[in-house]
Amino acid sequence: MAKQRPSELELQVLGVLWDRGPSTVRAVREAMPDGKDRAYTTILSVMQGMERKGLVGHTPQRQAHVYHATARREQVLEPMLRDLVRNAFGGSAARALQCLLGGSGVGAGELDEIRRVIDEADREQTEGQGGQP
Amino acid sequence: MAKQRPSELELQVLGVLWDRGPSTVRAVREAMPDGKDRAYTTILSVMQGMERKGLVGHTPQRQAHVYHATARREQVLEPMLRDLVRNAFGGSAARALQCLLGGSGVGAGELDEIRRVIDEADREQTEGQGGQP
DNA sequence: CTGGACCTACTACATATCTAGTATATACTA
DNA sequence: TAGTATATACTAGATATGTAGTAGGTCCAG
Repeated sequence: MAKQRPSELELQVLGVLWDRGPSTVRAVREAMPDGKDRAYTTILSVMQGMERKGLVGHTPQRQAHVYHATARREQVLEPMLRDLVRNAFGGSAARALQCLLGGSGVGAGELDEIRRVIDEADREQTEGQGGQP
Repeated sequence: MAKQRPSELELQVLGVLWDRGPSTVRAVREAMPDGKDRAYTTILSVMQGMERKGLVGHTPQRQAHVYHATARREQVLEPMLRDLVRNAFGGSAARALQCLLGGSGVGAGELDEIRRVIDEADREQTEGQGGQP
């Protein structure tokens, strides 16, 4: 049953599903984050493959099947990021963050939000020190 | 000349080269971040392909060729992370960070370092507000 | 009830990725 | 210098990925 790792394209499909909730193939096709225009059947094929892999499921509807992601964002991306940090950043999350912030246009608002995330992680870290399972 | 995107395996090779500096095929093979054991010629083939793509270069040495990355870590990874954030995290760097911290065993030391990175980004952000080119 | 619009299932195929073998050159060792 | 260890170049093939076409079903407008 081990959920397989999504490819680039599959990740985009999941991204759409996570952002907008259960969607039809058509809706996904139109919302692909890279603007690239692909044939309808291309997206359909990919999503059918994803279903075989267990990445998505679907419910037959009147008009068209409605697909949904079977795992939450973090469940899929945490392992991927963990590997990325290990493989490409020599295991340093700080270095990864630096890359994440650098270059990409992170606005001031985002930075505040990011700081909030850090604070939260810090709190959990400190609590964890006490160590309840 | 447009440097192509490295694959998973290629990224690992680059990771080794960035972490340890110019290295032989043998050295890379032994330092691959995922512990997986591969034939010597497997790594060799991959690195030869990377040279064709312009991801690495090499200097013939007495014993064995010494390979080096042709681009710095950030040059390769920033675009990759930018795409990842857009494609999988709905464009939210904060969400990506949350994933980065969650699950992966980020120690307290790392957290401090991370905070330092954030502060720096903040400083640059604020300075940028004033707006010297 | 018929023609178009739209949907899914299935098939096909080019390219990339990962893997490793074979052949051959080179260098150190005894 | 003969033999072994090690390196590279080249080749090969299995699997994954991205792409799209064709066939056939369903539903609604006229």
